[in-house]
Amino acid sequence: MATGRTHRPATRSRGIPEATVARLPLYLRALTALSERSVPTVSSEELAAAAGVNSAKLRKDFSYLGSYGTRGVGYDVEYLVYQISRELGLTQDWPIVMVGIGNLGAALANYGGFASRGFRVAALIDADPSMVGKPVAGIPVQYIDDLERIIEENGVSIGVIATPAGAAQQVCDRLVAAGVSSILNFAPTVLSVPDGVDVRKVDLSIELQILAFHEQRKAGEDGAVGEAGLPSAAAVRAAAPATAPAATAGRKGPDGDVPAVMPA
Amino acid sequence: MATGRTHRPATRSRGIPEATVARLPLYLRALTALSERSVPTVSSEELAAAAGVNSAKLRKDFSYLGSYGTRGVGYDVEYLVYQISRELGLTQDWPIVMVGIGNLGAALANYGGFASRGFRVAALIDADPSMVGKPVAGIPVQYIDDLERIIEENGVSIGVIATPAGAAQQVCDRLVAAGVSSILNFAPTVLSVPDGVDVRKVDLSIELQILAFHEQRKAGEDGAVGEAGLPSAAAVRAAAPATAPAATAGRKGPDGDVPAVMPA
DNA sequence: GGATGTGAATCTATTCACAGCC
DNA sequence: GGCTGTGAATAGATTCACATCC
Repeated sequence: MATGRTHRPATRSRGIPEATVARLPLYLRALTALSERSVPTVSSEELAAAAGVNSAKLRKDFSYLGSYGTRGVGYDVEYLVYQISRELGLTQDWPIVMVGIGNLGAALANYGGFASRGFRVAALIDADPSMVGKPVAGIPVQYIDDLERIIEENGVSIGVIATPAGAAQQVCDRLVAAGVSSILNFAPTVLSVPDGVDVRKVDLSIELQILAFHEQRKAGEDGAVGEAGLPSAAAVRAAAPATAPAATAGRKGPDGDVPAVMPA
Repeated sequence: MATGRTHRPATRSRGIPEATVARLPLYLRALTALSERSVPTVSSEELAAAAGVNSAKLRKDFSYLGSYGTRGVGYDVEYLVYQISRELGLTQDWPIVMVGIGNLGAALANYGGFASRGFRVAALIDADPSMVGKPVAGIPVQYIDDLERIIEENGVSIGVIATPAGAAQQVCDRLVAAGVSSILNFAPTVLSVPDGVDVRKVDLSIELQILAFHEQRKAGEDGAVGEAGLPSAAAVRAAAPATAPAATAGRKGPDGDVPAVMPA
């Protein structure tokens, strides 16, 4: 789900597969929970269950980091927490800026999980002058004109974009020009960035659409919902309107004369 | 990034690869934009650029849906919009419930992108009695006790969880028991669900951690940031503190005696 | 005995490159 | 000539199964 231009595995990085990297935070969270309960060691089986993956995958993932377990015993929780934190770069402090302090931006700023792991909200930035100075999550909002200065002064290399779609690319360009090289984009837009800049995107509407796809499948298969599939009340209900293709229902755009042809 | 139990491709579904499904919403968005500008046809090259993928991938993706293009010409925009909408199940209306109307939940409820494509917020639900009745995004919040009734009455099969982590599994269980079979989870927790239920998760902190991993790599590689990599100001700055591993900085949990060993 | 670590096998996804059609 | 559609080739991720070590 990472977007942006390809992001080369950096010349000869000790190539940890992207899929593995994406799971490390999951392991870390599970390990942190164990650590807080003072659990000293954990097996791949247990940890995998806590992280919601299977144990073979977890062991393979860890094998890319090195041999941090003990055969016949398992993994030392504290040790692994540290190793994964270090691998992810969380042993250092990452100042971030968030641009676009509307509903979503404000919610994100208030979201504790942000600050909890090495990330520090260095500044909140908005283009609306009436927002400027207002504290959100205890941090006063600053004006967009100061973006470059703020990034420079705080040594920010990670930016979060929570602006409306229309403003996102422009904000992105300014962030990149000012030295930001990793961007988390909440605006429903494809950002184009130069090589060397990473973009990840989070898109609520896309996630829902993917769910709808599978949901439709479940309903469409009627009785035959794979195996052990719930013929859930909701699925059965959903099956009904499946024959009423009101072409692009609910979209605002032009949807008048849409062809109603069968698929190949 | 889909989680939850495996979700079998449903017996003999006209197997569209998961990776393709995940890109369909992207194509749809790009196409909708073209449609609004009344662009009649588009080539794979152009559309791919707009969606941020390469054209070979796009053509392959479309080939799973059928042959909807015209050689030498391209794709008919309106036609494709309809075909993809239908494939994703967006030609029907999906009532959703959102549970947990805190900062994030309220922001999501207000987020236009939700309602814009076949999704309709049927109800907002919270466990805080003082929230009940308050309108959020024009919809009065309802009490958690009514969850089952609300789902039943509205024929809801998709639920959004935006509660604190501690409450998420419990809410999830109730949603599933009431007939919901697709869940979008914003709580930073692994949800366990029975077979046949799909869970997708969106985790802000995980996305940042993945960015931090790559960011660290860029900084660590010093001059050799792959090729064409910006030796950006921020990257150079970030390189400095890389030698100060203050073990799990900023974490709230126990982080006293963390081993400081080199990796294998 | 018990659990890790890892080659080999499998499955999935991406990319290539070109035949086929407009 | 231009662009789609798709087999074949390649790359990447997951799973299997077992040798290895505590």
